Amino acid sequence: MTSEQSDTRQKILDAASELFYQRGIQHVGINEIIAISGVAKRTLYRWFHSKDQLIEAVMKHRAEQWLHWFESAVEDRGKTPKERLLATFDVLHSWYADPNFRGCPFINAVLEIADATHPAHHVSVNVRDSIRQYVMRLAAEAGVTDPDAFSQQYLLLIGGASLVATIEGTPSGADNAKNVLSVLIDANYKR
Amino acid sequence: MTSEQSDTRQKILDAASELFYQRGIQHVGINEIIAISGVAKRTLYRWFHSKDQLIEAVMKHRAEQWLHWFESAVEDRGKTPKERLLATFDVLHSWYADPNFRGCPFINAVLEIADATHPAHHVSVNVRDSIRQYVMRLAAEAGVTDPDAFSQQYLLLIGGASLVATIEGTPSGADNAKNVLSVLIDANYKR
DNA sequence: CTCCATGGAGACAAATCTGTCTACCCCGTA
DNA sequence: TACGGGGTAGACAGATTTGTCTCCATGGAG
Repeated sequence: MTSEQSDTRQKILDAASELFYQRGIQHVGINEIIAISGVAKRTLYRWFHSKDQLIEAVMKHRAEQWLHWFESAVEDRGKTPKERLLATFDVLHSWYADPNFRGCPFINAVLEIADATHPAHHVSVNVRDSIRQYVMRLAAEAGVTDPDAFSQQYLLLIGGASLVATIEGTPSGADNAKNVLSVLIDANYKR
Repeated sequence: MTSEQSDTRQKILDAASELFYQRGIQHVGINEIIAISGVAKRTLYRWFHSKDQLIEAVMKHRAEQWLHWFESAVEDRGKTPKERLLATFDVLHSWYADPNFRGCPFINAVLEIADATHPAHHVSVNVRDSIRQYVMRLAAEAGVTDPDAFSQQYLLLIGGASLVATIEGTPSGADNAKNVLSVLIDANYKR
């Protein structure tokens, strides 16, 4: 896994990433990607054997980026574990409110590609699991009684909030989720 | 709005509905729909001007069916409003556990069709609103302090549970959602 | 100087897919 | 009996998409 990837490869990845996200993976053709990235079709196919492989690479790249962004944004906003748990939905709120927000790319990918065996599906499952483990760790540090169950409840909230943002087009789901979360945390202390 | 629709039209609608759901709207061609429904292409286009119009009709039909099924299943399982609120997630659990379950068709439609102006998008928004109003009514009857806020929190849970069922492939999200819901109901009484 | 890997430009094959059009059939009814 | 609405069958136009292939340019290594 050479960390020193080609510049051309990166240009393709960036263009594809942006196009896939803004307009939907299925609705973006190879021709468009090469037009935006300013790369020849022959070149694209030298780096990626097929569109599916390109999709996979884009999603893996996005997953790394996103998780890093999310966790560091959360750590900037909260000091104690409990603060950080609640801050996650402030971070998400700002994401949902961004004018370029077009839904959670990982949820989008799963539902846009019906096939559950597609590599992009696994990437999304992994992202969800990474989030769950991160939350579980915070919950354990915060002294929540059952961090595992708590983290699964958390996944409901983040999924629900993302869906509201995508379908209704409003970040308000994040606020509601934050309220529910604080109720859940309280309920898991005094028991 | 003649309720006495043609038999042929209904056959097309049924075949399209099933195919769209099982394999994804975008991945089903007109030719497949006419093959399954045993109808000539000319006939399909006499009843539906375009594929988009067929999609719209299918989604509207599914929305009616689903809401009716959901509400009556809930009313079968619970007597009091509070019981019914909790029973919603038992009903959803049985839905998610069905071997033919392929995700919530309304969420699928929105994310599969990137275009937010597509009629199918509106259908999905309407379904969510119908659910919200139904829950809000139950919550009011159950004596919850703020039924409106409660119903929005509920939407998070049902969305989250559906997502878990679709992505992870397990109905367990419904159980977690039910637990969260009961915590929420309690929190909204004593305040 | 000569390879050869990397890249650009774009024609082209092959497969889809939507929607139209022709030609014909059946059946109830005026 | 003649007509017209609804139906079947399927060829076909037109557009689009992925992936291959040819031809050419450049620039660094041996």
